[in-house]
Amino acid sequence: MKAKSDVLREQARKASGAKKEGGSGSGRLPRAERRAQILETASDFFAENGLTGQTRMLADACGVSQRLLYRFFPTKQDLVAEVYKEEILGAFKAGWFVDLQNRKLSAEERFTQFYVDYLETTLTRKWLRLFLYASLSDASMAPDYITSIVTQLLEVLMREAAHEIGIDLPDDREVVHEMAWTLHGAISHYAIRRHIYKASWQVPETQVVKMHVRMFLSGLAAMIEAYNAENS
Amino acid sequence: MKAKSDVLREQARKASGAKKEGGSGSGRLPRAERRAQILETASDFFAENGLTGQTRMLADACGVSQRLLYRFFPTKQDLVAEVYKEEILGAFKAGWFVDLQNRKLSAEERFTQFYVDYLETTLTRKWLRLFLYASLSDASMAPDYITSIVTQLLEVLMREAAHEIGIDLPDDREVVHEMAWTLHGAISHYAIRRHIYKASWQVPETQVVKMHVRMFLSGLAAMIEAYNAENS
DNA sequence: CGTTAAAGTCGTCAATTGACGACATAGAAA
DNA sequence: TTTCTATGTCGTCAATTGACGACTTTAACG
Repeated sequence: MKAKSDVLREQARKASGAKKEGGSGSGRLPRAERRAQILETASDFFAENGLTGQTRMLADACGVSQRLLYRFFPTKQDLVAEVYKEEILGAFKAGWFVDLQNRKLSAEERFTQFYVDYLETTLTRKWLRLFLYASLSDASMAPDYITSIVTQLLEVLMREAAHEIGIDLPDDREVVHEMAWTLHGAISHYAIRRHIYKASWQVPETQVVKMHVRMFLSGLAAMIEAYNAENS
Repeated sequence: MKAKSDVLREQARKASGAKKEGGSGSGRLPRAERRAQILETASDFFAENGLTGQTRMLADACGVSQRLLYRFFPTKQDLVAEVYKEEILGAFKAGWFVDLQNRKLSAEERFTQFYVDYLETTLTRKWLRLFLYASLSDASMAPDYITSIVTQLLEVLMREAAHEIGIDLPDDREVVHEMAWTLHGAISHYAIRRHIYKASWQVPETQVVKMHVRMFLSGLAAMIEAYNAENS
């Protein structure tokens, strides 16, 4: 009888390494390439198995001995941290900020285009799972960077929306951010529903994005006016 | 030098068991009570440490020997499943559906009251962490029950909102659900931000809920009309 | 062909971890 | 007080798991 872990490790190997040659890794590689290949495999592996996934299974998925991992990363933590840096922090496009402020297009068009792209590029199954696993493990790995980027995004969204509608924003930036989260949070949660909760999704993605954007742009004025009325 | 795990286990004991007597559990208990106490402690424990948290540390948190856990639950999986059933599935109030349909109050009042309560009762740190850990681990433990409840909730929300505004809902139920998620998802994501991402929150909770509800009620008509226009 | 540094593997260690048999003890009933 | 059963603990086993020293293999270079 095989040990349980051996079976699992073979599954891991088949699941990823079974493309080149007979089945093993892919011959001998120069240091940088092997490192890149390990990181790529590791990002998928940790996304699926959590940050507590075992090094032996990861090694099998890479088609490589477990010992080799430690030739590149001194500890498992270092490997995980590197995956996080590459996959999580590297998933934002600078161009988004430019396109979002291109007033030749309507805000609705810009927001829709942005969120369709954002869903495809960043709010993927892999990104979300890694981000959630990292957020749940107390060791909050550098969330400041993401916080900073998202905050910028929220402010751009609100500035552009307010300009289009022709209304002034409240002075309290925290309130402005919270208003933008009305849109950004709803779409983020849509992605979580699809990728993490495995909800069935019949309605096409583009249509969903359009719904959210239109709802936001139609309701924003009323929301701001209500806020101003209560804080005058 | 102490082993690393011993230090951690003592922390676990202090963190929860340090209320009665000198420090140990709480004397000998009848079977049902001990079982309940273990489940209560376990829900906090797994919420904080993930479903992979170790039985020895949990036992210390309970102020009880590790062996005793296996007198109540044949395997760790059974224990986790029981925690999930109690904490996740038991967090919904039937009264919500009644109150949400009480048309003596405005929809805005009802929705606001409901979501303030929902945030306090269900979307807690503990509930969210357990739910996310369970959702991430492939073993999707009976998500059907939750799906069913939330779907009912979405339909009530849309029915009441449409009645208040005086507008007909689209026939496609999937689309109607997706529209309701605009509100429900945004508030769920607000809870995730606060409890999981540890975002700073300056704006008081009630105000946030009011913002979301008002945004939803103000934008709903436009969203439905846009949908009808595109699908005629 | 021979040398040699880098790439890669084998085997193992110590700590961890789920599970459980054997034993101890409190407290209610006789 | 004695008995007896449910409550509870001790110690241990086998599998797992991060880490690493010692060793082998490949291929670029002279």
